[in-house]
Amino acid sequence: MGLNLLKSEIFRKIQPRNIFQKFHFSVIFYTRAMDKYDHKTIEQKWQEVWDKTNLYTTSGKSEKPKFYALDMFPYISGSGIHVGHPKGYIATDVISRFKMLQGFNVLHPMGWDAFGLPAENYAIKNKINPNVFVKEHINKFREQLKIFGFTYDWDREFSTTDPEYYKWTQWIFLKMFEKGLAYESDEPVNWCPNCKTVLANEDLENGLCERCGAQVVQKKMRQWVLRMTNYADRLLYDLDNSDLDWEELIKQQQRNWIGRSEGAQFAMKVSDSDEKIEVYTTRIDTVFGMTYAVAAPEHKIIEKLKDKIENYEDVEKYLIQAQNKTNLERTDLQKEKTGVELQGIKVINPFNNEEIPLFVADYVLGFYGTGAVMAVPAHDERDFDFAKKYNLPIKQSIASFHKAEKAHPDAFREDKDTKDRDVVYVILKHWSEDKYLCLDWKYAEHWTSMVVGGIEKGETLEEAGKRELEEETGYKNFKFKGEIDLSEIHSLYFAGHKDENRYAKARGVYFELINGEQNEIDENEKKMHDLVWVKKNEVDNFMTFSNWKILWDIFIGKVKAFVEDGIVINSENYSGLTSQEAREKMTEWLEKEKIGSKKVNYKMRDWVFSRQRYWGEPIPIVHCEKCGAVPVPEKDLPLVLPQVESYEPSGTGESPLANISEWVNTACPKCGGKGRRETNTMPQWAGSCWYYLRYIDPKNDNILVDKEKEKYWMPVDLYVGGAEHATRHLLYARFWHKFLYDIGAVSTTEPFKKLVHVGLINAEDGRKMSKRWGNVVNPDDVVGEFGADAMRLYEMFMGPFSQSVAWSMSGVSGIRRFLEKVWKLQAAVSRQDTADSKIQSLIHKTIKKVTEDIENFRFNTAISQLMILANAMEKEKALPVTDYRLLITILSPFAPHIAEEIWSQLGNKESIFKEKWPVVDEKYLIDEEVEMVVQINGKLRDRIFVAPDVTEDEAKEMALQSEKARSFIGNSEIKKIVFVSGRLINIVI
RNA sequence: GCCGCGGUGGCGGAAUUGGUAUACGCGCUAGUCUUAGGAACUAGUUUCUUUACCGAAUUGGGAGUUCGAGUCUCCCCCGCGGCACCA
Repeated sequence: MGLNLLKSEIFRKIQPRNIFQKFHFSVIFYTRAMDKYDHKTIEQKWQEVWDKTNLYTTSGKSEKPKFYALDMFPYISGSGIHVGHPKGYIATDVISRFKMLQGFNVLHPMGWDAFGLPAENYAIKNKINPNVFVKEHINKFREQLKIFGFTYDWDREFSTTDPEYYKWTQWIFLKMFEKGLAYESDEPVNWCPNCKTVLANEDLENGLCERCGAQVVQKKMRQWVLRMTNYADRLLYDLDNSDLDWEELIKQQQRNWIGRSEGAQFAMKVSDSDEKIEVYTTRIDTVFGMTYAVAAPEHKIIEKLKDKIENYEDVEKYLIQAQNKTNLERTDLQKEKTGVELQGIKVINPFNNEEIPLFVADYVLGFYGTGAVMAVPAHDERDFDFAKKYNLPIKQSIASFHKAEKAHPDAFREDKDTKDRDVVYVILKHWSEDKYLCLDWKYAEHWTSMVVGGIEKGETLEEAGKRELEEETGYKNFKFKGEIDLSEIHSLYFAGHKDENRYAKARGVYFELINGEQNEIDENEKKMHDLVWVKKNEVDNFMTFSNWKILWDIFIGKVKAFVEDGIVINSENYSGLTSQEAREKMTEWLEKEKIGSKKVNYKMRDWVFSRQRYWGEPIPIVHCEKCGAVPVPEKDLPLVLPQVESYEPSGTGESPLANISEWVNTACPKCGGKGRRETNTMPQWAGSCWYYLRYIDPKNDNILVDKEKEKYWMPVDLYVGGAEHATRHLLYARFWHKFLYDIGAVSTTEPFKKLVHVGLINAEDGRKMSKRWGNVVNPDDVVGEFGADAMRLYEMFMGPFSQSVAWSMSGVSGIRRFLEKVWKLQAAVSRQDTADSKIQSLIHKTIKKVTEDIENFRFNTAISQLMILANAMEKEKALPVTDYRLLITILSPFAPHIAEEIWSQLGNKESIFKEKWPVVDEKYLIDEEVEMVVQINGKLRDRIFVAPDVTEDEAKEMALQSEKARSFIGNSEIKKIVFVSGRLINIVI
């Protein structure tokens, strides 16, 4: 390599500058003068040719293996597009072309998601029919996509607003209704007063409407709900167990959203009453630490116990207050917890029959679990805060546990007996400074603690602490400040002087020194440790034992409640068990006593599926006084959205459809009597739940997708889109798909095999591209100036695909230079035999890398490798046509227009995309000579050139002969030589 | 607070299993051609020392494992994204 470079440098010096022109006369076999690279003409020409020859029309089933590449289809919202939007589409296009070249039957469709609030709001604002608006914007959008020369099969295009399409959206809804998965509910829901409609949980952002940012209020309304929670377990389980090639980022977001938790649910009796209150907890092991219970303001028990509550007026006042709070106010973590005790009411902890007070407090949520909790301030931070505020007892029932492991000088020894011991931990404050007394133990390095000692028989904690202080420190005048709350800490270690293991149950006490008066310390104590006064904020770093760290954190208030697992204490016969063991035993007991049971809960709730707006799929249900909710018969689908005078939402909670009496009033499909159509419509997300299935069979009027075709094409092999859809579209679509699987409509349990999220493109100033900042870059302009190929290539080159990056116009011009270079290489093409080519090896390495990189979405490094190859080819005096063909072929998925043009200029009659993707010839990957690094003690000292299969001994000899290496070795003795074949040789001296 | 991802030149970023850190591109510097250059081409470009060679340092900070660490382990700092009183 090094030698080649040198040669070409010399060569360059003796050649005239216009080297290419020289070769034009001598070697090149194309007689006509080379044209300038004119992207406009080329791109337009080939887009027309591809169109006319139906190059990208997907054939049906074939013998070829299939590949289904899918983009998240654009949402027609009315806001313009910028250079960030096509990025994902470019990637799927690169992959599609790559797969075509590899001989796959590729399905790469495009369509439009056009129902929903933004489109409707935009239409209202601009006073046009949403349908007219949608058609206009689809046309505009399609045009903007077409300039990129994508491989979309436009024959399969559709919009979710086409009645032929939403017929099947309605059909799926009816199937769900039939199976009991779509139901009417009257629970309070999120109401956006600005959008004048109900919203699903997924549509909220910090309690605000995700669309308009308005404060959402809770409103009790009849609405349609889909029983998504029935699928919660499968939606969670299949994330990890169905071969999904999804990024962890998205999986994690779905896991969080589903929010599965496992715990126990049990009933607590209300004293002197037949009433019970059910509570749910994941920490049943802490149940002996319960000192009160809490019900959410919505909880029914409050109404039931009304007569018994002595302070009902106060309670009622609190309930009204809580009701008036917005979601945001209620869930604001900063705010102080509030609540009211239900005086006159006691509930009974079934584990110890203790009577405890019951509170109503809005830090407990009505919709989760049972809407009531057992409160354990010692082991739950929220309960701790509440207990502190209302002066409720804090009872420790879990002790932190620490076992001295191997690295510890007192490591626990399996072969020795273990004895229990009560121990006191003493925190001692300096008499005048904000310092605390620590011990630096001498028997091992970096072992530090505070004063510690055993409690003798009959001693109180205070006495033991005082005695230990006197013995170990010599100080005389202490003030006892009390036992530290939640300070019981257990540890297991080996006590060398007694040759036995100790199970120490320690409790912490706090003393202050009154003055520095001190006796001489015992010699033995002196030998064991030094006394060190440490500043308060340095104690944490100074201390090395984890059990002491815990005590200190509790002491300074850094740790409020101890929320981790540990050893159960103060819990009758459960004491001594680990948290895990106790959870099992206690749950068993609950089940045995028929008081409660194991219980799984989810954060995810059922999907509120109706909207009080015009622009959505009508819900195909007729309400009949006699028959109730009756489905519209399948044969009457689609139930078409009627024309209305005004699209404005009424705001009364009814959709504008309610005003069209000729549409609303209809015969009941069941009894023929008087019926009223459902006037709510489906949410924006309905249409996108299954659109990927329709592309497979877009014109079928008999079934949503033909079963044979579905079996051939599904699942989607590659799905590319924004990460913002992680917990909505992607969750809803998985839910619907599983339902369709259950009713036999599809053959796979998951729709999307591989999912990749596209990183955002920010403006050059680093901010988001937005009209507001005036920094939007329009793709039309970039394509106009640099060409579609340059823009495609640039967006793939910017950085890792899923990462967000800032746009750079000079970056595009760099890519443009690269394309010019590839273009100009035509002039150097010769008939010379490929076998002579010096860059064969580089060509095959490039094929290998580009192939692997495309597969793995590493487009940036694939392009960089193409640049390396083009740079090398440029330096060659003549370029064999076969080599050039290979370069153009592997470039073609990224820059299809220029590749196709060069391809045809090379004399090919067929499209380059009918070619075969080149296969790597392994024999070219082996270099004749490799560079090996000579290291001395791991530092690079010299490089030697050797045959790739050089033996260790040969390499050693060469390395030792290296003058540079010798100068570093000198007279030193060689201790060891490490040899890594073909890479390096490391001489250790 | 919890979970996830990340921190490498002036900038975007490379570096399959630990094995030549800074590939490729941008920008910058100098030069060639030119009436001109926001064109093209040539050379250079991590930092420090140096005319240059040689050398030294360097992947957010600190420790550790190893012949060898951007990569592995532990602790800490910073940035981004998601969730957030879910018991």
